[in-house]
Amino acid sequence: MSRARGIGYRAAVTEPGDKRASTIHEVARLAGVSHTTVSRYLQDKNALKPQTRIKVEYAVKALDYRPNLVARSMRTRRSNRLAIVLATGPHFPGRQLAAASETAHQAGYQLEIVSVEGGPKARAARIEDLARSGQVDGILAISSIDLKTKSLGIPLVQSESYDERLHVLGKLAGAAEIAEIIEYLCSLGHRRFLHVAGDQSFTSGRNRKRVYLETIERLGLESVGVYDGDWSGQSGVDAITALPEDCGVTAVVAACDLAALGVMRGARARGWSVPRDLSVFGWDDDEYGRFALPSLSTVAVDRESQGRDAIHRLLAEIHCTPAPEPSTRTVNRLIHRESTAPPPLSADVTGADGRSEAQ
Amino acid sequence: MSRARGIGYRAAVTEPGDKRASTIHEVARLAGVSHTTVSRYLQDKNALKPQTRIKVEYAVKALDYRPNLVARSMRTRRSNRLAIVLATGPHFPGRQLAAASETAHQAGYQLEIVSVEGGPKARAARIEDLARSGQVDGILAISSIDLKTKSLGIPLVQSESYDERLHVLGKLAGAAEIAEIIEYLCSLGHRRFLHVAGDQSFTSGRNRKRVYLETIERLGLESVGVYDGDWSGQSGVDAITALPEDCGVTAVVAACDLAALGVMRGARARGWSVPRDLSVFGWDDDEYGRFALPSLSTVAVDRESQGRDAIHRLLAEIHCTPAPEPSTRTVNRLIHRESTAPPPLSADVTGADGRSEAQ
DNA sequence: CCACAGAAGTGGATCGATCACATTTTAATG
DNA sequence: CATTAAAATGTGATCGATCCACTTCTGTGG
Repeated sequence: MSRARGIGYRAAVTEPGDKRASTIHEVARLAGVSHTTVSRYLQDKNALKPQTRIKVEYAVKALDYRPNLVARSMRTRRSNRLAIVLATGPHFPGRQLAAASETAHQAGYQLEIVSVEGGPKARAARIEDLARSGQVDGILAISSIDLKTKSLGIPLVQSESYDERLHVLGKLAGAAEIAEIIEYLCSLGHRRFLHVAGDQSFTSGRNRKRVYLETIERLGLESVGVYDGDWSGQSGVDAITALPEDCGVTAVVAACDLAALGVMRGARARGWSVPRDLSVFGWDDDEYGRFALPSLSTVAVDRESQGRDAIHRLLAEIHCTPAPEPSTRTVNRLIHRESTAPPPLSADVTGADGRSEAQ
Repeated sequence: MSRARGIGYRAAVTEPGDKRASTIHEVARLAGVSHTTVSRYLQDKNALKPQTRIKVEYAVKALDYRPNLVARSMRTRRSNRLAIVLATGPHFPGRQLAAASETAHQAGYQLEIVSVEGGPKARAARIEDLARSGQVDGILAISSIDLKTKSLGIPLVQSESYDERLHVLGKLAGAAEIAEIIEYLCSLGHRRFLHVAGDQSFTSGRNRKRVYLETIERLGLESVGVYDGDWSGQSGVDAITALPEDCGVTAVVAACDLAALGVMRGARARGWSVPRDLSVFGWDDDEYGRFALPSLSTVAVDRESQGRDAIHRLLAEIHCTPAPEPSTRTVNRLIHRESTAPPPLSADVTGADGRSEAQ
């Protein structure tokens, strides 16, 4: 043992990392078996006679052998690796990725995150390269991509926190909670609303806007319009700044927490108090929302489920099994905090037909 | 649901382009040259006679050929890929990664992000596997790792936003701005301070705490103590809640923006107004800080430089060139917003020796 | 003791690229 | 036009694993 250590130490000092990794043949020679036997050992340790297995086991340990995965995947045409391609940007879906990574890991896959600068066509190009390179067994694409080719040779799942994944969940397209929010605010007495929308190039941004408009219509409420934002805090500020003084809005539904925070700041600048004069709802349950003043009502998103579901769908495609049903449908839920309250009494007067409906 | 299933099935099974990806030999045959010539074309298009080049070019295009990178890297023992290993957790350094990815890209490398659940030894194990697998040319490790082996066979750079990278920058270890903050607050008239520290298992958390204590001492100021937090918003709330009523603290230096936000919330709960009664400084320049009420004074961190520098250092190791000097030293800067102001006059009275110093 | 089935082990082909070296073609020169 | 160096191209080996088709063990029943 001390000898092995000494050798290792010297190798590290005199020739740092110059020692080539040992191959399956060297293991075989040391164990006194053929390379095929070692290969069998690697794939199924029980396929060998116990006596043989011990010899191989010893040699593997003595040489600190690790299979060259490049060589392996060249022969097997499988890499046991998945890639997830996403756009660079301010929103890094860390929790989804952590869950995705763990899920992949449990299934014996490594998850590789590839972030691509550039637009949909840059991502598409990267995806095509990746698919044909033989380096991954499947690809998960977040954000929209602009693919020309139909067949990549490996499964591609377009699944995302913001996009198509939600589309399969039903008509409300992952924005169902917007309806809940409005119904809740309505039950508090609010009648005039404003929506600060997210980037309309995101499906989720479009969906939330659509559901907002539908729900306002369905419940016979009023909307002073939709401010087309870009998920930023500034868009929230701007949305409020742009309102006329006598607009009568008492509740704002923002597409995300950051925009909601901007709305609260914009309101303060105009001398409107949240929630006394204006109720604000966000979406994301980002941690800072709990500590904002006032704390932010929001929609808690089960990011872990999103990540898990995405990987499960990709694995299903790879193994040609039917897609599992996603679990996220039930988990998003409203969180009520300080930023929402009943509207001021004066608002009912200002709001059209406020009185009669109050009956 | 049935639709989703159908799509998945079709994509995986009855894939239209059932053909296997074309190889260099097929390209060669179509172009009427040898496979070596095609290989040459791939490496340097100008090494060929124009006439030949055109033939190969045509064949490549016709077959939509893309080299099998697995086979290539098997022969060359290079993958042109870098891995960055980080711990799963709430802090996902998205902007650093984006910059790192772009930098790697420009140097002809792909950057692969590997997030590992588990502690330092789990990460170390993953790093060893990765290094020996032949799949990457170099590894960047974020967060602390617990490596036994000295020699991995490929370069490893332990560079991080939170840790050792900053250590090479000098004695102040990347927390120099803490001194600046305190000096600034001192110049406004503050004399009694509180530090809400970050997780002490992070080098940056330890450094900020150390520099805080050193600076308080050096300037002859007072500290009511250090609250050992964990980067969370709640730790900020708790730090304030734990203060005695008559502590006389007028300025809080938090280790991160989220904790600072918690401090502001905790102050509000006790009826202290920020910044009138209490000044608060954060660190990170997270976007929500700009929209908080009051907006948060903080330290802007050049995350892009951090990412770039890390990759540059790794590339230098790989190419055996001297390490470039990092550029981040000068870029972190203080951002003054609404959460800092001179202390209330009463504070000077409450503070020990306040009167005599006021003269 | 032999035949024989099934398990265990072996040698060599193979994946798709690059590389070293051999060979052919081209261009320059006297 | 012959000579020759340089440039362009071709041939076959190679990387390190798995897989295929054999061969060699091992144990059992007649």
